[in-house]
Amino acid sequence: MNIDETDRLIVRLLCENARMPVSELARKVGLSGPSTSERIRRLENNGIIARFTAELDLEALGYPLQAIVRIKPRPGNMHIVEDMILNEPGFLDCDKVTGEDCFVTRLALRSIADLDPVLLPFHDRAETNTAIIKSSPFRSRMPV
Amino acid sequence: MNIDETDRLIVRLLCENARMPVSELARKVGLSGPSTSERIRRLENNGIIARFTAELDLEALGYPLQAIVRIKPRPGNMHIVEDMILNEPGFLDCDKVTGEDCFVTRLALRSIADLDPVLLPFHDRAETNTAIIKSSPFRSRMPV
DNA sequence: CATGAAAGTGTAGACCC
DNA sequence: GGGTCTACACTTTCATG
Repeated sequence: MNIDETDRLIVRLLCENARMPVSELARKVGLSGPSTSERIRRLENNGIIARFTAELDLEALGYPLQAIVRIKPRPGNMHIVEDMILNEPGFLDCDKVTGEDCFVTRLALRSIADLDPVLLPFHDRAETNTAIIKSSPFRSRMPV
Repeated sequence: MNIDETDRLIVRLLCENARMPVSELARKVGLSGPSTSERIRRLENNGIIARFTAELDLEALGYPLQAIVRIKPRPGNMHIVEDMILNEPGFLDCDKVTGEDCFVTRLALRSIADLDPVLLPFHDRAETNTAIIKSSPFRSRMPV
């Protein structure tokens, strides 16, 4: 449960490169291989490390544009709209929030021309507000 | 540059578990170890795989709450506000967008009581709009 | 893309503080 | 509880076809 400086360093190194061999991690944190292995296992079991994953470059995959789309379903359309978001693979993130809007999403686009075709089906059942992302000063930063 | 079904499978498996050994990947995609290694290297160099990373559980780290905060700097405060966002480690994501707001951010919180102390310093230089995240139907999904 | 040998890596058990 | 060491099995890499 308690996480010390060594754990924090292991976590930081694994965030930078999740495929770093245990032996190299061990060297960098100044522990033996088995100890380092054990700590990684503990961090996974504690749930502090949720999973190891590959981050893809959406631009390289043909999605050079992203937008933040806020979606406010009209009365009675909450569930249908949620399903529509789920079934449109361009939506990368979806958060259900308090306040004026109901969903805040991140949408990947092949071009600006793709925006209308994606959002049009929503306009029967929801109001949407779209903001094109010009740049991302940072993404997926960790609170120290 | 061209990505075939095997590459796609490798990418999908690595997204699920970035620390999966090449040998296991090789078995699952039906190739030899070296061929699989070579494909991973190519995917990294193509930029399709941006990086391998550890996903942390913010709740386990003591941040059970998150909020979407939209921030609109008052005239002349753009850069200062951007720096303030950068220097508050609670902000996990920051996107600069077109439209009414200027920044759309994701903020991690230890408790709802932490919201005011974090946002107060902004109120001299920006208008903010906060939406607490009730749930996240999905996060970091990939456009198939 | 596969093979085979060499170098490197991960894991389990015994042990220590 | 957490740490190390050693030894063996597995994995990765490099040359080669």
